[in-house]
Amino acid sequence: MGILERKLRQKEEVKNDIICAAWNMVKTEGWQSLSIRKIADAIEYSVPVIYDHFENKEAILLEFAKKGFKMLTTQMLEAKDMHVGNPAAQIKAMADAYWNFAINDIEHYQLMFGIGMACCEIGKAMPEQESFRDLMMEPIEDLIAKNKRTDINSCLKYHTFWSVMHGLISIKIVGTSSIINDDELNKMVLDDAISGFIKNMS
Amino acid sequence: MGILERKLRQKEEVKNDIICAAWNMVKTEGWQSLSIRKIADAIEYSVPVIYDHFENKEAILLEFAKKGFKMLTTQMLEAKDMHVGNPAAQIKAMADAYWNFAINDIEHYQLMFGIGMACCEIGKAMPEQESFRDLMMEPIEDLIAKNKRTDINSCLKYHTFWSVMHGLISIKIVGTSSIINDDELNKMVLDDAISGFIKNMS
DNA sequence: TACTTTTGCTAACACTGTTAGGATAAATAA
DNA sequence: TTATTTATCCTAACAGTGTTAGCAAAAGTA
Repeated sequence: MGILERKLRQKEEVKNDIICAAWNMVKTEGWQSLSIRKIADAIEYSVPVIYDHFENKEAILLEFAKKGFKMLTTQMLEAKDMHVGNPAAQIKAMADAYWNFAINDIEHYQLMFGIGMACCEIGKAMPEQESFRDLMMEPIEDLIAKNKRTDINSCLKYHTFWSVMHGLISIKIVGTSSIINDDELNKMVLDDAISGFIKNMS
Repeated sequence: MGILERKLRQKEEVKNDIICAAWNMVKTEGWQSLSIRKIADAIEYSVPVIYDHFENKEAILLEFAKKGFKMLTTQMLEAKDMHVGNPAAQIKAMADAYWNFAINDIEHYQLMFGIGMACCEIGKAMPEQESFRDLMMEPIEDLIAKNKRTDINSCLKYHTFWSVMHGLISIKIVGTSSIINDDELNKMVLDDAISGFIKNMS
């Protein structure tokens, strides 16, 4: 009896509709104006149906946050794989990938790190965040090993790297001033910071 | 007739009560649970009275954001004045001041840069923000001049500095993981990043 | 056909920011 | 002192928000 399977498939479809509707709203109107009632309207179901698929609103946000971390990790892994054996180039490429992800997918990035919005407890998205850290730490450790700099703490360097990246992006996202939104300058800052970061490890 | 003056004074007192009540709530329960109704309850007035003193909720937030920028600027100016003639030491001291302000006054910092909350349009707090930039740019320009590095763009370096600082802090504030909240490591990252930043300008 | 389960709705609860309109108190004018 | 105006302040509502209890109808099973 494939009835059960059809039902499961249909249920999954509704869940997918919820996610799609939510994402469309976020993309056009921002996280601020995402509401359960509007989602229900968009999928042409009543409000409680949404609670059959998600425990609460936060669970919907968490879904997007997890997806965001996966996308970021994938894109950074791609960048890394293009420069095997050259950790410095890997770091540079991964910084660019990070930057591009954040700029092209501001809504995901905003949610993942709670920029200008009440974010879900991103601690719950931790597994995804950890794989990002592991990925980023590898070329840093490689570079340290390559330069025989046993005095350098890789964990510390990873945090520094992340801080520059995240600071630059979140200032850009939250800021409205013309200076801050000069993407050419921002790219220069990024390049300068990362090249300085690499130089300090050689 | 001092009646008018007394009335103005009393009105100012109520406004002050609103600010105090709001701040107490934020300090004990966070920005998330600050509401007009709770403020009204705390000051023992009805809700609309608050709208006699503030146009809306955002105006209350803006008040705190401005105050935050003033406090930050004051504390950084103090740090700067303790190392006149030594731009590198000034930068280091100002970084520490920035860090200390953010850590001891998380609520102000959160609001000023919209970390984990829907912030007011901080563009409106711009005058206060500009004086912060001017203050921070001076020692950077001094250091560049001192080291005769005419190839270095001070504006770019200022952004780099700010990005590291802000990134480090906002990751710490939004994060819940144990690693991220290891203040000793964070301080090490800060020191390392700033010393690298200074080294790159010599 | 009768019973059970699933599905999805209406309507409510407890909140939020914001405002219209009226009542009371205070200051001024007759 | 009384009447009138003005400032003060509150009640009650509007339009939202997330969330859930409870019921009606549809679908599947005995």
